[in-house]
Amino acid sequence: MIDMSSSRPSPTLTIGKVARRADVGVETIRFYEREGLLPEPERDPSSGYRRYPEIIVARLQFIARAKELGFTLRETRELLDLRNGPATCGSVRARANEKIEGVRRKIHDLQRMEEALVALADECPAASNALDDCPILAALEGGFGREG
Amino acid sequence: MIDMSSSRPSPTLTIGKVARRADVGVETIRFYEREGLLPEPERDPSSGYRRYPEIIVARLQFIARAKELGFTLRETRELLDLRNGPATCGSVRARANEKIEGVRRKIHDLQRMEEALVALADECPAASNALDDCPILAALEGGFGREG
DNA sequence: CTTGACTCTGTAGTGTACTTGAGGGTGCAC
DNA sequence: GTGCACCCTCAAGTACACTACAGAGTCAAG
Repeated sequence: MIDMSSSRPSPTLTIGKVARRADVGVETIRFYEREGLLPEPERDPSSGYRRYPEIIVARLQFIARAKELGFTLRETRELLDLRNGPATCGSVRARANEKIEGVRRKIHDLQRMEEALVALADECPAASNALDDCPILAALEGGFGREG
Repeated sequence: MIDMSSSRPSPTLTIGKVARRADVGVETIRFYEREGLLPEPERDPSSGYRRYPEIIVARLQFIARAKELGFTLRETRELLDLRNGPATCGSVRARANEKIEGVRRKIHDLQRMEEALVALADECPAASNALDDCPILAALEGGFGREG
C-alpha cells in the first residue's frame, strides 16, 4: 500500500532524473545544494541517495533563467530565500521591490541597447562596403545608458 | 608649435586619467587591451606611456554597460568588432540582427520576471507574518519564462 | 552474481573577468 | 636631486560558477 494520505507527495526523483528534466548536470545540482540554492533533500535510508520532489525541477529552471538574465547565484539565492528566511511577509515585499528596481533598470538598459542596434542595422546599407559610413561607432560608443 | 592641422585630435589622456573618467581600474584597461576589447593605443615615444583619445572613455562605458546586462566580454568584443573587423556593412547588419534577437529575449524574460515579482509584492500583505500565504513560491517556482 | 548505469563524498581543475604584486622606469614639484 | 605619484611588463592570485575526477558503494537486468 502506498501512502496517499500524506499531505505532500513523497520525493521520488533521483538526482540524475532531476538533472535530465532540468537540463543541468548532476554535479551542478550538488553544487547548488552546497551553495544553499537548493534545500538539502531527503535521502533514501538504505542507500543514502538523494530523493527529490517534482517541484525541484521548476526551481532549477528558475535558477537557470535568473542566471541567463545576469543575476549572480548570490542574487538568485536571495530571490529564493524570500520565502525561506526568517522574514515577515512585509520584509519579503521590501526585498522583492528592491529586485524589481534592479530588473527594471536592466530592462531599460537593454531597450536602449536594442534601439541602438536596430538603428544600426536599419541604417547600414546592405550593399555598401564602406564601414566608415556605419552608424555603429556613434550608436555603440556615443553612450546610451544612464549617464552618471 | 602644436599641430592643430591634424585630421584627428592627438591622444592626450594617460591610462590613469582614462581609468578615473571611466570608473574602472588601470589594470582593467590593460586587460581589455590584451583581450582585444580596446585597440592598442599610441605611445609616448620617450616614456612608452599609453596615450588615449577622449573617445576611449565612451568605449569603456559601453563595455561596462554591456557587462551589467549579462553580455560576456567575448560578446561585447563581437559587438565592438562590428566596426573593426574585415566585414562588409551587410555582414555587420546580420551580426547586429543576431544580437538584437538575443537582447529581445533577455528583455522578454526580464519582463516576465518583473511581472512575477510585482505580483508577489502586491499580493504579499505587509502586516502578515504567515509566509505560507506568500505567492512567492508559485511565482518563482511555478515557471514563467519560455518553456522548452 | 556479474555487469553497467547510477549514486556517494571529497578534491581538483576550468573559464571568465579581473586584481594584486614584484621589480623597475618616468615626470614633476620642491 | 630626491620624493612621490604615476607608468611599464610579466606573473600570479582571486572570485564566481561550474566541471571533472578518484575511489567507493548501490541497484536492476540478465
